[in-house]
Amino acid sequence: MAAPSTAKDLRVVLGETLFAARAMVGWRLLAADGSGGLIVETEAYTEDDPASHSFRGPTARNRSMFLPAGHAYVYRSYGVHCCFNVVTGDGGAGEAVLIRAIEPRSGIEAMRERRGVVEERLLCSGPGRLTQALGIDLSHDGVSLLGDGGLRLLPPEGAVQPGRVVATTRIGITKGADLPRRFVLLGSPFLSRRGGAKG
DNA sequence: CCAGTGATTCTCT
DNA sequence: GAGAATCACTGGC
Repeated sequence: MAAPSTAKDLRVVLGETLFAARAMVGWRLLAADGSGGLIVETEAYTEDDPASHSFRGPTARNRSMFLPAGHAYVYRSYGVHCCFNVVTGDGGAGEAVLIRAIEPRSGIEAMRERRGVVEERLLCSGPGRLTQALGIDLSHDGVSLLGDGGLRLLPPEGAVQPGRVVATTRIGITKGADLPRRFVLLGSPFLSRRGGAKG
């Protein structure tokens, strides 16, 4: 399929979670103030996945995971950080893609201030870091990402080179830990951890 | 490597 | 309801 551009195109891509998790590497995530950058690391969480927050059905925390694809699921992690997901899958399946790292491209000074960190490589290289950098918090839980304002998910400006995205196992989970459901831009210095090739 | 951190969820009354 | 375990993390040794 051609590069997605319309909101309808984006919803088609987001309808299949594992495909979307890989495809979204190279897409852009922008905050309301225009700060943000390129997604370089994602993780897929499907409805049959014991590691997914939705595995045991809807709860107060995870209810926005069951919204239509293209909405945000934001939750508090370890009582401290917020983590940001793009809801995916058809028909409110309870699937989502965790955005784990982005490559800063715009609004870098604003992100530095929100993070209290200068080094660019440390601004958005982790799920808790990038939400702090973009000012994402629980008020963004359940919002649409395909609109014109606020938090926006946008298709890539240029084609991602084939073969540049590789799958690895996910970070920080105990269940489903062997599944290759983390997708990284190979060799990117902005990953939360070194991705791809072993060693 | 490990401590901090507190919401969320599970289990048992 | 209460107590306990768990936890999609970060930062500092």
